[in-house]
Amino acid sequence: MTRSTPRAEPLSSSLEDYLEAIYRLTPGRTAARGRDIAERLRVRRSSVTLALRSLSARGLVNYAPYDRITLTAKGRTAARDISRRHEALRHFFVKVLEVEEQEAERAACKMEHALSPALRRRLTEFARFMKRCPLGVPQWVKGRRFHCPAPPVQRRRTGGRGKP
Amino acid sequence: MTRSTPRAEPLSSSLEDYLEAIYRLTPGRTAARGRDIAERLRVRRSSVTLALRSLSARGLVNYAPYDRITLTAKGRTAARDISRRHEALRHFFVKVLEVEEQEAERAACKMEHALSPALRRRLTEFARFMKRCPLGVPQWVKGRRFHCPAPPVQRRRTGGRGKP
DNA sequence: GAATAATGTTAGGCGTGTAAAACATTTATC
DNA sequence: GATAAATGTTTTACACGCCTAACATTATTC
Repeated sequence: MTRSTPRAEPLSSSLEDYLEAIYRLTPGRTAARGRDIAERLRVRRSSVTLALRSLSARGLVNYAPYDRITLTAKGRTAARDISRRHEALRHFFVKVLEVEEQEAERAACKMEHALSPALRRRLTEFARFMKRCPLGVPQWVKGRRFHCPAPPVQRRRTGGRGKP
Repeated sequence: MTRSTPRAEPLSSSLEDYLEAIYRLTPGRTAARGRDIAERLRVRRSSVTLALRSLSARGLVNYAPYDRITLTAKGRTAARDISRRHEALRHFFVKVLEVEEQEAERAACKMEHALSPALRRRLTEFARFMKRCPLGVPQWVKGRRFHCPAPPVQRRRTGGRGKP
């Protein structure tokens, strides 16, 4: 019966992985099964138990032995954030950098833990920009090389940072 | 005098950090001091000793107790690669995403270990593209937002993944 | 060259994250 | 509902990476 205030320390990469796994395994609101978490993370069931205890102590999952596993509100929020970091990276790798799906996934998995809010925001904004902006962009692509056929439009109004 | 065949397993993130630190501390060819490695990695000197043993066992550094620390040819190659991964990320974060220098450094430090050769290449090529390409690019920037003055060209040829 | 400071090493310990194996509980299945 | 299968848990152990504290060696300084 772990009472006391939840530990506030930042999550380890490992625990973030567990949290994310639970999140992804419960699209609606149903409970996750330890078995599936283990499989997803390629880890033993016993390891899952330990991790769940730790996450529970932090107030991120509702967990009691042999009971159903769900995310708390706090846990869900945290998990969503982690998941977004993951997606931001994966998306960027696939859509902008155009690397293989699998490779992107693998890298995103490992890098997501280091993606700060600022970086994530920028990355996402940037990917969106790349998608929308119809000219600077698609020159990059198609196979290995890219070219920039852009005409010498050059200077448009420099928005404010005057440098005469 | 560590003989035996070097261990071939992939380096841990931690060992990569040590290797990189040594690399950066020896611009020319002089030996690195454990003291400095420790300081750089914010780690105790004793930890450095352990790491050096491990790196030595892998044939990446020339090391014997109380002796000078240098990289082997193999170690230098590996270190250069790691360093490049680091730089590729940092550069991208700073020059393209335009996040704060310090933040970029911090993220690069952690992410570098997961950057595959393919990804690194793409990232570098892309950053170069962004730098050169005079139009698609600089719209993104100047503070927080970006805009894409491009005309509504919209749909370009959908390259293959048709989804009617 | 002795005394002192700086640097490097060893020994022992801790926290984290994992696994293996034995056990407990729950869920299927008949 | 008894039995078997699946799932979850505990215990014990191990690898890794770091630390502290004590010790060893090397470098400095006078």
